[in-house]
Formats: sequence, structure tokens, C-alpha cells
Amino acid sequence: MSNVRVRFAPSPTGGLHLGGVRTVLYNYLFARQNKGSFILRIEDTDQNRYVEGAEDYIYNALSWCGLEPDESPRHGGQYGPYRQSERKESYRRYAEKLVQEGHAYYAFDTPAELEQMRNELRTDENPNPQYDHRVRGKMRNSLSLSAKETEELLQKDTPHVIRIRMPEKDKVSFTDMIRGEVSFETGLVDDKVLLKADGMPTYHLAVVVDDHLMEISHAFRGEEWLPSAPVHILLWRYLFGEDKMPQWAHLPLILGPTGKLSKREAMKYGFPVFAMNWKDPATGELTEGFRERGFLPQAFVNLLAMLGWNDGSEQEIFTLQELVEKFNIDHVHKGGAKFDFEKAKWFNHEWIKKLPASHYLPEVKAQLQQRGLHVEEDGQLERIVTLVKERCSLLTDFYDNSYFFFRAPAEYDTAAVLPKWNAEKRNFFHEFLKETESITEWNSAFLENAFKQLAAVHGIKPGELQLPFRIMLVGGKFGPGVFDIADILGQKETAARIGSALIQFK
RNA sequence: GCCGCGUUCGUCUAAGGGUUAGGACACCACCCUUUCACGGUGGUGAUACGGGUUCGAAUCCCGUACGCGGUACCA
Repeated sequence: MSNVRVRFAPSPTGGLHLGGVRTVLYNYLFARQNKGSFILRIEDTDQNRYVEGAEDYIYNALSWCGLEPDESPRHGGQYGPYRQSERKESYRRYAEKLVQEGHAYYAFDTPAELEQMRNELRTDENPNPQYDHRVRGKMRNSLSLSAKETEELLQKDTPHVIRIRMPEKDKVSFTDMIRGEVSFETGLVDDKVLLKADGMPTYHLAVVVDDHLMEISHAFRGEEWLPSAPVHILLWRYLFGEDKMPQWAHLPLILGPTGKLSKREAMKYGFPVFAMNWKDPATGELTEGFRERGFLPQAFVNLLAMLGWNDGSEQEIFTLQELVEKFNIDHVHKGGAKFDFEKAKWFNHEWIKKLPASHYLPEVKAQLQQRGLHVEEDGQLERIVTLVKERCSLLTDFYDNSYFFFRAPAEYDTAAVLPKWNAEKRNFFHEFLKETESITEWNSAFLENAFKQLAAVHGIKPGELQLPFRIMLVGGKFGPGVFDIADILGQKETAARIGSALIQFK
């Protein structure tokens, strides 16, 4: 193991969306590539947002994708605990240390007072007044109050938070692995809360403390975190030293068709956003997942990897192993990527074709049975799946492409047959029916040969007979090659279907 | 408003000073196939705009426009 340690730190709020999985993926690839560790840390410090079952969901989703963490609340590790709520005590210490050193301060403002401040300061020019160095002198905090007043308030257990004291005039900059040099004026950043009144840290404090304690070396996160980077950098500077700070990589956002990718928008356009189905235990609301939509995990991981990264070549289909080998942070794109469901389906289609049927036979079988088809034998199903997989983009497409193997047609597309139907053709099929009884070798090539020879005897072009044959077997103009269908159906079933069809064709 | 990040075919992207700006998805046409797909061949289609720098700019610099993100005791 190298000293490369990366982490994914989701808050258990339910579901795991595309952007989240891609962040995990890049973390994972980077860790594996450098023979380092991939850590799953749970950010459950916001009681209001914590959702029952959400943590299990994250494990299941990662496991489905094949992105198993090395360390986590469940996998254990030397740097535990891996849930923030279980690390509560340590955060206060660091916050107090910052106060003592003058980098942070106690703030006693009530929510109502904050609201009042914002209302008073709000103008058209400044729609979102911040609690910053220009404002903090007018608020109730240990900077504006005397030491004695502050002490009294603390003695009386007055609810308070700890805020970072952003320098009035300073410049913070860092080198992002993807974007290069990024810099901020500290005077324009507000005094973020570090420790909440309930004693829980905010993300800002927690991420810095935990990254330090867990010896994180590289940190990948979404671009939405870029604006708070100066706060984190300052915290590193004050607490542990900037030289110990992990290297940052802010990943481009994944966008929806008209803007930010949201559950709501995805639903509107009919595609999933979550890795797997998520049912909110509180509301009962079900959000569809890629897995249930019929995606293979290999395809899901592949398409996500390509959303913002490429290896510089024209290759698009990668196994996870290949991604580990070829992933390269320099090739991660800076701009946000719009998610295209059509292309996502193409990836899945490629993977369905690429993988042997055995890889997804159980899923397909379960789906067929769920929809009322009786699958008698796995061997036959495997032949069917192998035959029709190239026409399926999603695992759920297998039903439409194979149900006719399990069920004789209830109706026939007679409009496609009858206009050209005549006594000779009927005759042909009667004879073909008889001939099939004595066919010794029941396979596609042999059948086709017999069919064509007999057609020649009757002086009919085989093409003119193939469509009626198809309709006899499956009922309509669809499905794979007719002789392949007959092959799988077997002699008995094929004969039965021809027989029933001949009664119908008048 | 302020701050930050971004901008190559409709979409994902390649090209890191010199290419007829390449590929993939989607779309269209043809071929294959007397179903539909798969496959094959070809086609439509892009450097946001304006200034520089340079013999030469999609590429470097500045400005503008547009998009996105942030601006919570949420992450």
C-alpha cells in the first residue's frame, strides 16, 4: 500500500446520484492506480437530513458498481470511527483552539437576529448580505463584545456557534489538480460557521479535521465546493499546516438537459439519476435507479467514467480494470458535462453485446418470470439471450425480444401474409410440415437448407415464404432470423405453430 | 448584486502555436437482410463574440457575452 489515501464522504440523505457515483469512481480509480486506499466516510452530522436506510443504500450501490471501499464504518480500518457523528468530541477541541489563536470567534446571534441583519442590509445591489468582516462588528460575538461579557454568556450556556474569522485583506490560492491555480480574496468570503450550536461541526470543519486525522492525500469532490475552498485552506493553514493539506481536484458538474441535473428533471425526461432504486422511508416516494432500468454495472461505471474524462485515444469501452490502468487526472475535462441518456443506452448496449449471456442471465430470467413467462430451462434461455442480445439496449428489453419463444402467437399479423397467400404456398407449408417430422438434424443451417430446397421444388422464391413462416412462428414481423427461431423452438413446437397457423390462414 | 469556475458539431469529446478541426452518440442516405436489429459505407453538423501577441491562434493574453456553481447553524 502506498500513502495515497482518498475518501468519499457522502451525507446519508437518500439515494446516490450520477455525480456522486462518478466522484466515487474517480476516487477509486486514483486509489487503485496508486495502490492506495479508498475510504468511505459518512458525513452524518446534520440530524435534519439524515435518512434511515440511506447508509445501507450507499454500500449496496457501491457494491453493485464494484467500487468496494477499503475502509468504512462497515469495513473497519485504522482511522475510525468513520462516521462523523461518532467523532463529535474532537471537533470542538479544534474549534476552541482556533478561537484561542484568534482565527475564530464565538457568535451568540439568534436565528432571528441573523434574519434581522439580513433584512436590514438587503438591497438590490446586495441581495444576500453575508456575515463577514464588515458586519461582524455589529453582531453579538466575542469580537464585538468585551471579554467579560463573552465569558458571562458562555458561563450561562448561551447557545452559540463558532465562526471562522476571515482575514480582511489576504489572498488564498492553491493548485487544483484539474484547474490549476485558483485564488480568492479572503475579504470577500464570509465568516462561515464551523461549529453549530448543537455542538456538531459543519462540513467545513469536519472535512479538514477528518482529512487530517485520516491522512487523506488527495481529495476529489464536486465543483460546487470550489467557492468554499478558501475556508478549508485557511483551516489547514491554522490547524495543521498547508504543507500537510491534501491535493484538491474539483470535478466538473454533471448537468441535465436544461440545466442542473435533478431528480425532478430526470423524471420529466424519463431517465434515472440514482444508481439503484431508492424508496424514501418517510414519504414512500420511489426514485428509479439505473440498475432497475436495466443497466449493467459495467456499463454504468463505463459511461460515468467517460462523462468528463477520456484517455486521449478513441477508445470508449473500458472495463473497470482498464480504467484503473488508464485513468489520468490530466485528462479530466474542466467544463460541466450534459448527461445524454441516448448515449448512456448505447454504452449499455455495447456491454450487453460484449459480455457473455451468462453474466446477466439471472437478471433476465427474473424479469421474464416477473412478467409471467415460464422459463423451463436455463440452457435454452442462454441460447435465446445470446441470440437476441444484440437487439437489446437495456436488460428490460429482453422481454420484448424473447417472449415469443415461451408463448405461441395468440394473433397473427394476417395483413402481412394474406394478400399474397395462395394455394401453392399453403401446399408448401403442408409439405414442409411433413418434412420437418423426418428431419434428422434440427438446427438453423439444416432447416434453412431444407426450406430452400423445398421452395425450389415448388418453384417459389424462398424469400416469399420466409415472411409467412416468421408470422406463423411468432405472429408478426419481428424477432431474429426465422430459422434461428425455429431452431430454438424445436421440432415439436415449430410443427405445432405451423399447424395452428395454417388453420388460421384462409 | 458579489465571488468563483467554465465555453470545440444538437450531445460526450480529440487536437496543449502549423491537421481538409478527428472520433463517438443521435439524425439522414445507401449496402446487407424479403421482419426488425446488428454490421458496413457515406453524409449533414462545431472552435460564443471582439480585440491583441505571432510568419501562423481552437490553442497564449485582455475584454464582452452566455452558462453553471456558491453566496445557510445543508452538504
